[in-house]
Amino acid sequence: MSTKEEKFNNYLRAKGLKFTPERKIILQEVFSLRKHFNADQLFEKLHKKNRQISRATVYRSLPLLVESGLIVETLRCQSKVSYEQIFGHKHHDHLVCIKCGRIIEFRNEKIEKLQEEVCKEHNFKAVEHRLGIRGYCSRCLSRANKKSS
Amino acid sequence: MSTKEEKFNNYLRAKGLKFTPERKIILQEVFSLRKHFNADQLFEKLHKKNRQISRATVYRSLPLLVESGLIVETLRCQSKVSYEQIFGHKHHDHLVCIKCGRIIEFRNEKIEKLQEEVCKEHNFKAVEHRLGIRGYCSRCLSRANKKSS
DNA sequence: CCTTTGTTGCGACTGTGTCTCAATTGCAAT
DNA sequence: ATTGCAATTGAGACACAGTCGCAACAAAGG
Ligand SMILES: [Mn+2]
Ligand SMILES: [Mn+2]
Ligand SMILES: [Zn+2]
Ligand SMILES: [Zn+2]
Repeated sequence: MSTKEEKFNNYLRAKGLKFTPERKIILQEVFSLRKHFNADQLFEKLHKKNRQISRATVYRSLPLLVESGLIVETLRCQSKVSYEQIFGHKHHDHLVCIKCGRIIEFRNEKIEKLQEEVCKEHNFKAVEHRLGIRGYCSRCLSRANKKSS
Repeated sequence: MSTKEEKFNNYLRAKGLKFTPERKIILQEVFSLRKHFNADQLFEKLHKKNRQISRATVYRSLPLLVESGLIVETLRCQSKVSYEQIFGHKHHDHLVCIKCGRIIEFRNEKIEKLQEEVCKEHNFKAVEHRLGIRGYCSRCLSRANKKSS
């Protein structure tokens, strides 16, 4: 279980599904994309590269990639579900600039630990979590300062 | 600025908007509803009570209530935006059971503080944040245990 | 009373995401 | 290699939350 292809294949086989050429291409493309992407961005990218894969197939494949543990659903940007790779990346949370859209990733062990404690207190078995902090990034703040001075 | 009516009215006036009868009714209904609700639930409730308020008006009013600081957009449950009151309630985060849908609210000061630190490190000015932990609640876990024994 | 500006309801529209279905493919057993 | 069969695909229709355009309406001020 070292490469992403193997991992995806194993997942599919275990569920009686097939590692089709379409799924192979989608897998490749997902991992050549920038970190945060959504279904239609992926579809567009494939379309431009003349890989004839239907929109339905793209939409159908993403949940499989999530289930197999290769990608994860992250933020919802303006009503679109956004994904990012987790194979080879470790978990992190996000700061999202509501002015320029910049996404800053961070990881804070203490917060992660405290979440575990909260779950224990409530006898809750966590599967995943998402922490998103929305506000203004440093660039947007300094630009705002320059203007007002 | 004590009652929610005053707060909403102040917000509206300040923006040159009006505290219309429809908005008054919507405000009342929002605060008589259970904590987490979405736009169409609110519309249905009003409809059943024979308050003739159009769907568009409901959808147009919710962002105003958010802007005025009376409610907040929380989780997105199955592609629907979900809101909850914050006037008279303090901020908290959520444990969401992916089996039964139960929502458990919690507040952890340490996590809140650590988030502030993270923001400071990145020169990020937070406006709001959302932490949602998805998993299995105590009830669903104990039911699963009973079955397997 | 008249004008201005915001508001409402209605229904048409948009955009994500899902589903149906006939045709095709992959795969394993003959 | 051939067959049988479930899984898969593409195309387009569909579902549905949310938005928009517009004409009629209401509040407020002169
Ligand atoms: Mn990320
Ligand atoms: Mn809550
Ligand atoms: Zn920014
Ligand atoms: Zn539960």
